[in-house]
Amino acid sequence: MFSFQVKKQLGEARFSVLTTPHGSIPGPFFQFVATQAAIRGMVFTEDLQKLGVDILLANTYHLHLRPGEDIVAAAGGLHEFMQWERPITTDSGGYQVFSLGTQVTVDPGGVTFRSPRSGDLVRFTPESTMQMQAKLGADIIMPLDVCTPYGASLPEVARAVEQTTEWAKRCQLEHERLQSGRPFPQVVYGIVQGGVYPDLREKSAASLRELNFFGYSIGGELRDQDDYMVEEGVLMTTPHLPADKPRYLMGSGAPEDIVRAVRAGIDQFDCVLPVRNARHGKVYMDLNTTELIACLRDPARPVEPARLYTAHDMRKSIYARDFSVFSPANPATERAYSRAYVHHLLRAEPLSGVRLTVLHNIHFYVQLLQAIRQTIEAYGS
RNA sequence: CCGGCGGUGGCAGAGCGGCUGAUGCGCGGGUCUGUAAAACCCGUUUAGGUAGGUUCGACUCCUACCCGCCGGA
Repeated sequence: MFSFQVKKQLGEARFSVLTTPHGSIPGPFFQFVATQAAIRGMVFTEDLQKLGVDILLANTYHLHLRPGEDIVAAAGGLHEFMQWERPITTDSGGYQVFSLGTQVTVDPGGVTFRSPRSGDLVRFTPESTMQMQAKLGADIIMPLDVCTPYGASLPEVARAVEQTTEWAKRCQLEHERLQSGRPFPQVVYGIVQGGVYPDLREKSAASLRELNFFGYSIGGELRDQDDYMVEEGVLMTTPHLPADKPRYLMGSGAPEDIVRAVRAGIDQFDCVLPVRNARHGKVYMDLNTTELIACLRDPARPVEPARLYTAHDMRKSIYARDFSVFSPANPATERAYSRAYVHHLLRAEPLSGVRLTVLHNIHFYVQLLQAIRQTIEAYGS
């Protein structure tokens, strides 16, 4: 029921097809983040279908806190719960190990969170995340991992790699145990850690390969305010990943990140950026497909954000700039033609204004990924 | 015409006889990457309807006038 195939290759960039029990989707693909089973900003399943979204990512940690995996399971699983018939991925909660910082303690058995909402202690183990994810019923599920912050020391990252690998084994075992008799099978990915240290990335990848996961992710925080090591992190990892398996760069997804990573052989992405930025008033527009094609065909060409697209802050001067923000080609924004209407949405009904910008950015990303695929398919071999 | 209430920054809206205007919105700038984020950070004042009076000192108390809102003729 699951398969992955690389159809064409342009340099290291791959045009692929992933088949799941909930349909086949072309790659490289982008997973919009629906943390709590919904994309923030009043986006509905109907919108996503209209916009051509392929796959969504939800979060085990957040769904465990609310509404709880048992409730989702009782509703018939995530697909039913969300009224979404296409593929879904769930993250394990590993990222919260990093993002919740001081609220989390890691020990060899698992992680203990203090819920920012209630203050309650929540315990996750490799086994329990697999159980929860089995109940949630996404197509692609992730093992519990230790996500290291940018700037973590080598010993620290080495420890995270070791812990992640050991947990990956435990997740694998638990997953196999849980799969029998499921109506819809699931697949697990291995998450490569190792921060910015090539030796650790290699070691992490090598030991995960032995476990033979369906796909492989690149995890860990690879940037901070001043430094940017995403591309380096990808480049030092992909050579150690199997060529015939999906490669998933977790959490990175500015348009330029995507182009660079695709060029390095990544097939799968997720990122909160397009939706969060939209909610905060920043919209992406003017995708330069000519430049995009040039970047994909020439791996040595620098990927410059400013040449690839424009990011416009709606807060600053919605009236000063032209209205191409609201692409008439976008069915979800087709009503957004008149100045009066936009004024109405953004001032009088901020909820609706946010919805509009979120839809716009989703549309932009769908187009971006489509253009990437088309380019690889057209020029690749 | 009578009575009541009120006139504070672009708007809304507090407090106080002195220690230089809280807070919200707006506006300007910034951050955002497996969502503790429709969030957060920084900037945006030398105001007191007008004219007098009391006082060492008034936005704060008093008087008159102007304007607005509510009620009554």
